[in-house]
Amino acid sequence: MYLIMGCTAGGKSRLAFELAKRLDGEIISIDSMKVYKRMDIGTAKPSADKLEVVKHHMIDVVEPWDYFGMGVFMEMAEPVIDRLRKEGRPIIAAGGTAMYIRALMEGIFDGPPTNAELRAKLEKQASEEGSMVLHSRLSEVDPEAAGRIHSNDMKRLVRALEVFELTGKPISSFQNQFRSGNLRYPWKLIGLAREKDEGNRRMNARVKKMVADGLVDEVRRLVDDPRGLSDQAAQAVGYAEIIKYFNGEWTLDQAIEKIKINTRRFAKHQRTWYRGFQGVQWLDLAEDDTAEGVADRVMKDIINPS
RNA sequence: GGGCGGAUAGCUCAGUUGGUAGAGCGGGGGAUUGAAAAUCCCUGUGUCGCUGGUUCAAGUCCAGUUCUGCCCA
Repeated sequence: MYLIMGCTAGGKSRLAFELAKRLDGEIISIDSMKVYKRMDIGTAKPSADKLEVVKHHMIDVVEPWDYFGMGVFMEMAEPVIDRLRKEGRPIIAAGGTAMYIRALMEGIFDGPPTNAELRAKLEKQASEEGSMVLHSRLSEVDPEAAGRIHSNDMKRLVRALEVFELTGKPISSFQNQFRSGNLRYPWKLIGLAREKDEGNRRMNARVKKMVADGLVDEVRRLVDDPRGLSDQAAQAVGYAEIIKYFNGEWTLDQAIEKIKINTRRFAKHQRTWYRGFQGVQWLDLAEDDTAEGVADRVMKDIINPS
């Protein structure tokens, strides 16, 4: 079982593909946006012929208007992992959604899933009375979580209160998986690292290519569908900005520039997450490294280190 | 050539009646347990265009000068 992580546009998918071919394995995508059907260009999904050659899981599994989150991801991914392990097939998990990576590594707590009505109620209250109200309520029922969650961090306050209201127990009493240091499966963790300037060049080139490949038309098609996009899908880098262009908030050039900036931020965010992961074997990649070459290195140094 | 306005942080700009500068954006760092490509936190010394002058004290007033925008010839 191999788990490949790294910054966006760093070559994870291509390496996963090469390794899967060599090992005759299957790929599990760890990506919160590639799960959506018809969001292909902006999420840098593997090409249709690559999807033909190697079995990929967790790609195109929900509709763009569907809710998707970490809980759904784990519900769908864990049975696949269990089945492949039983069959003795190599698993190559690869992707850039760090929270899902952490979940695959250490598991998630056995607690209640999201509850839309409850969230709406809490959000409404927060917008009317301020997030401080939520924070002070959390302080009463779960001082530990309140100490960790900033009073402005609405999303975490809402989830913490949601768990409390649904179970009567503080979220901090559930949250014991992450940072446990125990891998749920015997993953070999592989990281792809690149120098920052080189990474930025690749990201800019990728954005340029996405636009040339028809990103704007792809987003147009998605928003033209009466069923629209779920909140999660509409947040994706490359989609959120083009939607603002459609709404007249930005010019196309501004939107494209914002996509580049937000891609860089995404990568920065990923770097911060990865720094906290233990036991990752990092490979420094250079501009002229090919996926085949990197796969050879991984086979020789990590998979079969004689 | 004449008139008016700009010139201050990488960018866009604030800077009150003179007391050696501050916002947004970008950049950097961090948190992160069912929204996570989300959300949140921390982080601002820069020849105040240049040269003189007035003043205890000038981004701020005065003179000159350079560049720049607009208007008039």
